[in-house]
Amino acid sequence: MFTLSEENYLKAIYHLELGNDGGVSTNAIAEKLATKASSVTDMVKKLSEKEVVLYKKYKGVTLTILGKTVAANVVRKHRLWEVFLVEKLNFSWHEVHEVAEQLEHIKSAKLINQLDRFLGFPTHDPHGDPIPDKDGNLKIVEKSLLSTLSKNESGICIGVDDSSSEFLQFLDKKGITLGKKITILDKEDFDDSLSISIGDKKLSISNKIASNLYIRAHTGQ
Amino acid sequence: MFTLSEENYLKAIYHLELGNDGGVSTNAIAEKLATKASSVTDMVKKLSEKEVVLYKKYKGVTLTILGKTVAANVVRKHRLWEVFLVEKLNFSWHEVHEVAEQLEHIKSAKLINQLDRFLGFPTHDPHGDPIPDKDGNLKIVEKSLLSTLSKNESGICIGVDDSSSEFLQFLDKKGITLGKKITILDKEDFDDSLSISIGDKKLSISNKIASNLYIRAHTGQ
DNA sequence: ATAAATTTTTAGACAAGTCTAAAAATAATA
DNA sequence: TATTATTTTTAGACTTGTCTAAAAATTTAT
Repeated sequence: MFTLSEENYLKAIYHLELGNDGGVSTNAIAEKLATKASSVTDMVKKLSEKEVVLYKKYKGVTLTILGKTVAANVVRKHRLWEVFLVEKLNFSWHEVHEVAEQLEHIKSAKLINQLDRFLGFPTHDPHGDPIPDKDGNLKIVEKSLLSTLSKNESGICIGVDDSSSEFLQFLDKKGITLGKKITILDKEDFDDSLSISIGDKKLSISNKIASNLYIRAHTGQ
Repeated sequence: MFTLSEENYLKAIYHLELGNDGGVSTNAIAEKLATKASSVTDMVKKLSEKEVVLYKKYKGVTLTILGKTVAANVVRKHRLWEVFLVEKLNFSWHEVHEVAEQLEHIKSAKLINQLDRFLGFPTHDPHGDPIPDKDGNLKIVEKSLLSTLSKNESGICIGVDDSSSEFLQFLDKKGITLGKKITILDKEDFDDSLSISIGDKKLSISNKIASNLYIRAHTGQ
């Protein structure tokens, strides 16, 4: 069994490994968890003894198979709870993270299995991130940034890159939500801003926004 | 804000105060929390400084108004989560406690308010215990032990006294659940066992069982 | 390739919460 | 009311997870 703190370290390493393949540095973990490098070293030694990470002094850490499974399970719980909060309790995008950070540590296999069933076995959380299955595997969906589409192309909004509270609130305000079809009406050359249609509305968004929105290819009409 | 441990102490004192009115003893708290008297003394001093309990050396403790509010709120969360687990996730009586012990410590006012609404503002948990409202007040329902009813009297099953896992599983097996109407068909003098009807079934139960089941007066037909 | 900058680790300290063992206070009993 | 017995508190120690400051290793740059 793992403590709350151990689970948070495993989760951080898990997320960092998805970005950079290869070992994860002490400093990177420290920054992600808003703690000090010395604390990371201490914890990493403990995790190494528990055989959830591989660790060589000064060489960074890697999750073992066991470690990856534990971490993916925490992520699974986090994202399932986010779905619950949004779909059943009317939370909005930007409100779920803080609460899910707590709920992800509740220990009960039955709880999470039943929650999964209750929610209809969702595959993605409200931010569009995939929910690992019971074995920790992710279903990969081909996705592109909205900014890479050309004029008259369209796709379904499936997630965000920057999931900061400000950005999510901005999207809420503009009516940009998951599952909506977005079509590029026009691209301005001088600042790369876009005219798009979403639902029955038309609006103009900056390139910065378009570079933070993930789109899945739109099949069928 | 209170730590998990502080919340557990406050909850224990809250439950103990409902039984014995007057101060709660150090040993009673230690027994309830399966810890040592010396640990209780330490914690009680801290709670006293935080002004949630009144404490005089060797004289036991009492919750302050603030302490009672905090404790009742933890109990409220515990019982709302129990309702959720039973009604939405198909847990049975005896499985909910352990998980609710964890969920009761999640901190989010919005979460618990929305959960309350989602569940339809329940007034009692699956064991028949009342759920404190937002201000920590309990709705008191007149209740009697099944063993105190006379022949041909009837009432609605609203709770248990002994909520041990074994007892709850026994009730499940016999089909005795909350909200069911129970009528006393006969009482045996020599061992005080009862013949009862519940739903459309008839069964015989010992006095020990009847002394652990709470009944509310049955109004209407 | 050697010096400087950065990263990582070690060493020692601290707070929270717990424990054991012994001392102090209270309660029970003869 | 003395004298046990019980309860409660104190004192000191331990664990987990964290921190600061300094030392060691690694990387970067000259």
